[in-house]
Amino acid sequence: MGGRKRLGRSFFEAGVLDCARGLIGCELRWGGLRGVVVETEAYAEHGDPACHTASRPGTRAFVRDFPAGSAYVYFNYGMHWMLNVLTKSSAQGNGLVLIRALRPTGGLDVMRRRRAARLRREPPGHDRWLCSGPGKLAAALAVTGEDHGRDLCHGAGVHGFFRGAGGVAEIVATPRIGISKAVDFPWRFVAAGDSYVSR
DNA sequence: TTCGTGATAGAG
DNA sequence: TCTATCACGAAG
Repeated sequence: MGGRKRLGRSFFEAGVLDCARGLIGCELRWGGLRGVVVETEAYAEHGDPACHTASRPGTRAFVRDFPAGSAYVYFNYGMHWMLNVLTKSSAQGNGLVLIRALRPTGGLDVMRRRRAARLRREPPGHDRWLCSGPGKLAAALAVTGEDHGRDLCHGAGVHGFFRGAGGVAEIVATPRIGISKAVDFPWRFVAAGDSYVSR
């Protein structure tokens, strides 16, 4: 049960695939809320047509100007915020890791309130519905454009940061969800058999 | 399966 | 100015 240490800048100065895989099982802390990362996707700055850097100059500028471990947050489909983390490796290139799902472990009441506010009827029973998708997760944590560029590494009082994995069972790689380009890249990582993943 | 909803970027 | 596209999710 080691690895409860907070992830520092150097963790995000690795290849984006290593980072995306390595974040599975880590704890995300966001304000007073907590959850274990159970699903991520990797997007590479170069050679990946599905990455925003392939089509968006603004994203290319962000990758150039911000340090590894910065939050890259954007608004999609007119209603969902997406939380990503910037990775930068001089050897392996830069990239973005989309945080797709959490198993919530702290602040469940707050998450329930925020998520239920968007629903007509709150789903009964299990709390799987809270953070089992990138848009849901952002709503539960109240991630917005205000968080874009936030440093998830530096300082003692940072709002959001990760803590090391505490014993991950098995990680499976699959194709990424919801994209139309490079659909065959197996760059989605999930905690095997976990019931808190999306879809 | 349908559709809501808005930012971004490139074309015209 | 116009339009295509988009890393989604709820309701039907």
